[in-house]
Amino acid sequence: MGVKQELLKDRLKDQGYSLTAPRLAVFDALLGQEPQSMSYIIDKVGKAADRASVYRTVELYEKLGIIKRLHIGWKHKLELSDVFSHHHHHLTCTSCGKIFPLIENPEFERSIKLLALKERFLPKEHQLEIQGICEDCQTKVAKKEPR
Amino acid sequence: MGVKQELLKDRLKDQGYSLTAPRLAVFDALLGQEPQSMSYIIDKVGKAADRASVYRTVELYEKLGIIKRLHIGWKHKLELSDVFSHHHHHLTCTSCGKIFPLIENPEFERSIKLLALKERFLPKEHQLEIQGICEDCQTKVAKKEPR
DNA sequence: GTATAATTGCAAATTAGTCGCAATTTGTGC
DNA sequence: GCACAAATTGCGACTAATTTGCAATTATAC
Repeated sequence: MGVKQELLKDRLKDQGYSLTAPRLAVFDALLGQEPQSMSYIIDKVGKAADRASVYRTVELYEKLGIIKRLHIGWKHKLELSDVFSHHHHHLTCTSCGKIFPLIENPEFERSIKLLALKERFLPKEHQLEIQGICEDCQTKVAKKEPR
Repeated sequence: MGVKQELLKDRLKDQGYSLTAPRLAVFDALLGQEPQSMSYIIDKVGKAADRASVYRTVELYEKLGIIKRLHIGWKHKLELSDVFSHHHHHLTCTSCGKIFPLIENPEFERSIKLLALKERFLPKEHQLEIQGICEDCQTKVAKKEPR
């Protein structure tokens, strides 16, 4: 079991949950870099976890802050939270569909929090999604209709 | 017909679409301040528009930039776009569930665009969602488990 | 090991969203 | 206003997504 899986186990233990095979399978399915859809995870875990268990696990993981639910285009996707990767935002290319991470910028993060506080709102989490055209697609003379 | 409905009609006409009763009903259902879910709209329009027509109208409106699709929590919600209101972001209270608009801040908007450009990404649209605790819930001595 | 509680798989149920097509409505030119 | 063509709608059937109850299985504590 890798280092991240140990971290996951501890995280679950701390809150009174155990790391079972289905839960591990869901976690492993998210280890890649890109956020993934529910159907991808269900497919990826195969018979290691039932569809219903995947849903239940995702719900639990979200509650425990192990994963984050994003909204790319029309449907939601899931990715490991900052504990397992790094806090970041997303650039989605509307031409090719690729998702690029936007690395953390401390100053920017601060200004987001300040904006909320100015409204007397106590910020806990936030997500920023930017849609546009990635570098590759900009050069590929944008003849095609953006999807 | 109000001023906003006239604006809607022109917008549709310009693109070769007509303002029909079902389309008007969907628009009116979104005139309030809060973003609304699909099921809310379907319910609100009642027999003024069929479920399928609501979906079709929402799809059209989105294509024409009349409405925006947001993602609050698990499901998407819809609200009129900047033409009918103002560009803004959202503060979602995880305690009471209310959604508050975060009014536009030109400097902040600029810095979002710069962040993307720095990655050689050409930004077109963006959404920022912040979750946290609203003013009311902060005072109501947060004894309750946040939802 | 055994008892107890947590977790799972399965299947059925609900909810969300899509599609084809005939009926209705709208826009256009008289 | 009237007739025709094009756009739009409602209906019903359908697929996909998500949830739920419950009995069977697995993990944890003693």
